[in-house]
Amino acid sequence: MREDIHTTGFPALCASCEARHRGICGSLTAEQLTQLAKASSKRRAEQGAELIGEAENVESYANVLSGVVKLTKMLSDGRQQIVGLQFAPDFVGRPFRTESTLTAEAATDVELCSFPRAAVERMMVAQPDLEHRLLQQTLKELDQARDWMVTLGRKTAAEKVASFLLMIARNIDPTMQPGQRAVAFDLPLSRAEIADFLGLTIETVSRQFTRLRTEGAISIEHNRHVILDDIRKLAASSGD
Amino acid sequence: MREDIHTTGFPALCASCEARHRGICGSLTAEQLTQLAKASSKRRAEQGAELIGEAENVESYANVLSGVVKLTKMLSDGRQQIVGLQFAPDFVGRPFRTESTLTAEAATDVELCSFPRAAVERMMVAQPDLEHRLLQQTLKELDQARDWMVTLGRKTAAEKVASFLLMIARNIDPTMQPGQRAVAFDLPLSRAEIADFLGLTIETVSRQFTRLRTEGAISIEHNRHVILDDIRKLAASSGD
DNA sequence: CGATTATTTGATTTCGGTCAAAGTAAGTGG
DNA sequence: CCACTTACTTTGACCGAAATCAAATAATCG
Repeated sequence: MREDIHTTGFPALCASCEARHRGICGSLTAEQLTQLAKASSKRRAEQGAELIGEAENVESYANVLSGVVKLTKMLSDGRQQIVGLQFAPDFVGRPFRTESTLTAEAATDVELCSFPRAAVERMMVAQPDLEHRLLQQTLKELDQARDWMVTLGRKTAAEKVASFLLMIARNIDPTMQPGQRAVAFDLPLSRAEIADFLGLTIETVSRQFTRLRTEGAISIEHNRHVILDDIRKLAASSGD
Repeated sequence: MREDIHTTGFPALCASCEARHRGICGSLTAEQLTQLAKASSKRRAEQGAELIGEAENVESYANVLSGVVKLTKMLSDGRQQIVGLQFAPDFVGRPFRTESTLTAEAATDVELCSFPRAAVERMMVAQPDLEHRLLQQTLKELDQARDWMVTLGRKTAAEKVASFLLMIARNIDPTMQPGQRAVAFDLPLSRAEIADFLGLTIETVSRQFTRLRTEGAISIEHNRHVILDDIRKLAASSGD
């Protein structure tokens, strides 16, 4: 076996993985990646599957390879709030805590690359750069959470829905600009989930969609497929 | 000079500092602490002073030594939302970003231990444990932000105010339990700030305080001084 | 003590919630 | 392929919690 296979090659599992570049695995050497890959497994979960339950013991972490994972919290009487959406190549899991403080659920069908908790924690000690990536990811999530706090606390229903559509669209196409032509995508969430994300009811979300449709800002096909026809108008009515 | 002064002694500045134990400085060796202390300075800021402005260049980080720092975000039309409160010995600053995405302001008179950005970043490379502490702090803030998203999105005005009082009280006395006797403290925020924290108006906050007072759950003296007379009742009406 | 600012209280309005029903899409099995 | 079920979404009528508008009262400070 040639030497450079050891140093430059990396596991087949990782070859086409986004996390290898933009995610936390980018901090690992080929050797470390090989080691981690040995303990990790690619798995699928279908829409609605619960990945981690609130107050459950966490025994593994995962990277999202495709699809969307929603993070939710629930009050004792059943009121629910989505507190985060994880897209590829985001990391899912709460380091340094055995017990989860939220529920992670597959919002769409998802592919995950799952690692045992112990393997990640071992590697974190050996490779400070991994912890650095994790810090970057956590800071990104904190920024997003704080942006969303403004939306939840201070925006009207109309602004919340517009902000939501723009946020999803920006995740599909990060280069999206106010002036550009229409952007189309499938919503990863049902109306009920959008309501739980925005702190609204299903009915209010639906009415706001109808209003945006009437005003020509968006079109909707088959409930889930949305076309943002007028991104500028949408941005103007998003509040910030 | 004796050898053990180098290894066990630490700067006078740090002697009584909480951050030395519970904050990020706990990750540093006596030598590193001495080095960082050389570049850092203890400073005061009085109530209302802006510590970092939104979109401003960040040239320093700081530990809160006493008092409360509020982190706010503002929409273009002036609506404001408080997205975080930092108590001693919390760290204030957004690593790896030169531009701040929020405003940090002294909610009360505060004492800060301020370090130049470059010094912290240099030390972060040399001492992975510092980055570890920073990750812990960031994860704590993320957990808090997500808890607060539930409050903002799904709780009623009454529940929001009760949750706020309990959150502040728990910061004064972390051991606080539902059954215990009254807890008293000075609110670090005005009614207007509490409203900006809870996504409410001043009037609604005031009315909820009045209601809690009428029900015997709390007493208020001189506007700012609050006594939680019935913590159990307060907890029961906080929603979670 | 007067002036200024913060807080409370009251009257009224409004946005979003609730309750109810109708419409739509997607799947299932005959 | 089509009736039938089931789940999701939209629409309508009405209600209520919190916002807004407007004073009055209390606290703070020079």
